[in-house]
Amino acid sequence: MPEGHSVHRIAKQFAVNFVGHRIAVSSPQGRFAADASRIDGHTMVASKAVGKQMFLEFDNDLWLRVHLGIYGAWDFAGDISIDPTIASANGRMGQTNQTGTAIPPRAILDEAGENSLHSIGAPRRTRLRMSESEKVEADIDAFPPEPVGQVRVRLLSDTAVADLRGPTACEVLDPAEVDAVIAKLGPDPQVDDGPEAEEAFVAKVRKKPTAIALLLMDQSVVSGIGNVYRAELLFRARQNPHTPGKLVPEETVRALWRDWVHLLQIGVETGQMMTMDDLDEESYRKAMAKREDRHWVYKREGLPCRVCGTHILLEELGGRKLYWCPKDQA
DNA sequence: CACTCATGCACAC
DNA sequence: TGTGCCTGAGTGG
Repeated sequence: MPEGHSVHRIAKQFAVNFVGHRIAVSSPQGRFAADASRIDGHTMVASKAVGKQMFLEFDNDLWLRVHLGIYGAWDFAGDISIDPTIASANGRMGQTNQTGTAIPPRAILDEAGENSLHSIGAPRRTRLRMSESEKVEADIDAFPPEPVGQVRVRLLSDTAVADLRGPTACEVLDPAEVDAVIAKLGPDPQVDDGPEAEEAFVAKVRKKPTAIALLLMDQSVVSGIGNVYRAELLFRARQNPHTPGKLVPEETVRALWRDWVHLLQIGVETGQMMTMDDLDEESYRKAMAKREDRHWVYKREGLPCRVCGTHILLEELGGRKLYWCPKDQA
């Protein structure tokens, strides 16, 4: 799945291309039909993400809550803003479709560096897939395109369409229910940017006997971290994954939080889980091309540690794969 | 082309 | 602890 950074990017995509529009909500697959009728025909008024969950608000005071799980994805088509970073990562801005036409960038990052997307207007045929990665695909021939495969929800405006497939959660909630969901989540640096967020994280971690590797993945302790960021954050802090939260030095817990703030920000800005610092241009190109070159330890079992040369370990913890360096994270 | 596995999580047992 | 979700990238024949 999409760890936190991708969910924030998807929420921004909805903010730019759907908020303010009246939306026809349907369920081509059928499994969401009853819920769809509760928001069908209403105007989307807000879009937000907390951790790995996304919430879309409609003008009848109901919300659509979506969690993509391990392989959920949104497919956008029509008049869709494309982040130029993604456009170039996909094909140097000059990516060509089947007819050989260049796909022009439709959005720019704003000058304030807020990395919100601004549509600068254009044709309405682009296709964009947003999941754990983002991909600009061949243009559509007609709008709206026929739903392909098991589309749980289709959100259709006058100019754009978003198809949701394979989500782990997808439901319509009232405001109190939304609050209840969010109340169970630990702090998300993109949402809770004050010092209380760090304090809440530190307090929770330092109270628990649970291994720090499990706490980082616990969405009630801190939200948005998944298996990749977990492994990378622990390596970057040179922290043993098995240390109980309460025994991790306070300074290390704070460093983990601040590093998460930092990595999440990079992820939201670039759409990539780049967890290695200060790469020269050559290494950066390699890293973008191949995941194995993008991380310190994730998916590198048996390979020499980039710092000390020790073979990276892979073990199972809490039903998930944990990658770490037994020497640097002793 | 057939098959495995994944950047979660909720639920059943 | 196991399964469903039911996709798509990656791998190996």
